Amino acid sequence: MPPKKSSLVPRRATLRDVGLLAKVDPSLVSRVLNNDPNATASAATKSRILSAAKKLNYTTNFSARNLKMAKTLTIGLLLPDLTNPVNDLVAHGVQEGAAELGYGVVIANHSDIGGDKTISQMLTQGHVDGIIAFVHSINDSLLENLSKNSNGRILPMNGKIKGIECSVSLDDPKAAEMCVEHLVDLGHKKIVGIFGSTTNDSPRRRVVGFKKACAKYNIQPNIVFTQGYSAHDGYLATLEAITKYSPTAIFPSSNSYALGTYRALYEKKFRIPEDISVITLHNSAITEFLSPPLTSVRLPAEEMGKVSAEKLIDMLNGKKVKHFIVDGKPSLVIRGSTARLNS
Amino acid sequence: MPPKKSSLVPRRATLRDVGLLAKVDPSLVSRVLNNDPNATASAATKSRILSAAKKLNYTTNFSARNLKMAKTLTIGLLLPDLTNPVNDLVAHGVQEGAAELGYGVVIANHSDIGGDKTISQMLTQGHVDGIIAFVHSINDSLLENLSKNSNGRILPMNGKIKGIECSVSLDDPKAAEMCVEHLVDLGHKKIVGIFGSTTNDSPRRRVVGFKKACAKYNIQPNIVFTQGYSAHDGYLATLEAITKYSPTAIFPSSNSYALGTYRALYEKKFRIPEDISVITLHNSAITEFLSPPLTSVRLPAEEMGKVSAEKLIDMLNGKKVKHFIVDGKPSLVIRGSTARLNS
DNA sequence: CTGTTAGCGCTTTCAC
DNA sequence: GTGAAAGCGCTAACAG
Repeated sequence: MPPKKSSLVPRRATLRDVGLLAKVDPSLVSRVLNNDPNATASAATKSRILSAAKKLNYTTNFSARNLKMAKTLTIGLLLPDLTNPVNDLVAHGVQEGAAELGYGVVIANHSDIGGDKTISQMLTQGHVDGIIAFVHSINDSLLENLSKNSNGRILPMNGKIKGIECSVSLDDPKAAEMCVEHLVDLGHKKIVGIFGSTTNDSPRRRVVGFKKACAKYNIQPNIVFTQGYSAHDGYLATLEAITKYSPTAIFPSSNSYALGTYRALYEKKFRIPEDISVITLHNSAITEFLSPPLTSVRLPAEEMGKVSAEKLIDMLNGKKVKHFIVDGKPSLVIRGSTARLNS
Repeated sequence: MPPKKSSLVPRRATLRDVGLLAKVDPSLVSRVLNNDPNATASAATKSRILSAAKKLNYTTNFSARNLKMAKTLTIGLLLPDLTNPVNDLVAHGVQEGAAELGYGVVIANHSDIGGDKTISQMLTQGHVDGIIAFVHSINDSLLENLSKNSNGRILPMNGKIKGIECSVSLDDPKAAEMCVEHLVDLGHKKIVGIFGSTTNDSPRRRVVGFKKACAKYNIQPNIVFTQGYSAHDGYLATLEAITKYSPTAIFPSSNSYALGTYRALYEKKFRIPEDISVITLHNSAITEFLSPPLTSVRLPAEEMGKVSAEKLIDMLNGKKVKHFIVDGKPSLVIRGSTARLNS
């Protein structure tokens, strides 16, 4: 009895197995299965190969292929958290863009146990060819170093990162302007904006738009800054906003902040929109379902994901990519949280 | 001049490069870097190797290692969508459980463009060793087949899947019971529950708990079923619930449904909790920030993630895993959406 | 049209 | 304590 590698699990079929069954060389199997344009197998051979592969349930061993080709055809999407409803849109876009170019996508999240380790490993250990990183903070030395050490296989999304010369963002300034304009149209003059730390790119740009619009309409650009990005941060900021400025309208600059704003206003017994109007940035699953439904300025988040995938893959193919703003104008979605000021 | 493989990108250092620099064989480098207990390199050699590796910025090429070892030390987490706030908890748990056992985690989502393709590829092409699948539907032939063809490397989570003999779930029946009990304690008798399709395991078990509690307290087990899992589905179901049953309390059995319930109640001018009490299952980021804050029964979602990771890795190591309910009792988190019935 | 050959980077048994 | 050798499964250049 010949020595046999006994095993309970049937070993996965390899090209060699398929070749044996189809009575051809493994290399020919490879060419046929991959539709190699240089290979012209006879119709008969081809169908023998195909049916053998099917019979054996053959699937490519990507570890082997990746080793050979030195690429994985997979990109990583690094998200700060999974709760933000905008992430879902972004992820969709990334997946769509990647799929069209033959790439797969895996998602990891920043904030997690070993998240940092996970993400850098994805890249340095060859699980993915490149990474789209939803920007958390403009000072991200991990990503900066990773970018340097990986010959620029990192694409910051939704903002810039210091030391990385490419990014894909949205027209945040314009969107913030539009929020103010809508409020002004309704007669509001006492508006306060709630923004994240301006050491981060996207909040910084939102502030720019906010101030610009305030200047244009000659109203006071009241701002409450907060460090974090959670609903709780928005809650605290709103409390500060109402005691400090007695506004008739509040502009929490993210969905999460808006959640906190609703909570604070509810607690303090302000009615929306009768007593205070509220408007936010980004139209997502949640804006529609708050009570009252939240007026927002829609930004092309899904498009940003898609463009990012395309740009990253361009980069992997050696093209130079610079900072880029996704076009596709922001649009106002009026719902129940904003109303004309009764004066 | 010797022929030189010119390239703009500096090739990543390999074990051979490190060996060359440290003047040792690559195999020794491998043993040292991996802390192989069978290898005893002299202190001097070891430090030469370590510093050479550091100098060359060596990182393991996982494609090569995976090919050699026939495993990836990575598991996949398949999520139906990214919007559900419970997912974030689950993902955390999975990551934690996996990390403790030396595994990494990648996330993919079901519902996406090519999502099915992505997920099966992750497994069949050797990107991950196994998959934790958040159950979408009890009839999931894709996963069922994948499980069969992969020798059982799929672990359904949050419910069972027909044809797969293992799973990790929560104590949904108990949690549903507790929701009813809380309502009954407050004097409510006209309660209606909103549930997803009972062809799916987790809704089915929630219904069981709901009916059991209703029977116990001798109240009518009014139920509105809905097919989908979105806030919009919850919205429609709530509309139906109020016209059909004129309830004093509603029990939307998921966070998403609850969002829809709030919306419907707002539209129809019912005040929460003055006119109608609302309670839901799962305590998440969002329950706390609705207006009013939503009373819920907390379920150990994060724990479920962690246990799932551990169980899946057990399976990969050849252990048999059966259907399992995460213990850790559900607990009532009383907030502002439930109130004593004024009769 | 098809086969031969070599080698991607790694781990592991077996020598010395 | 260290090196030599083999081979995981794949692709690609070259032969025939």
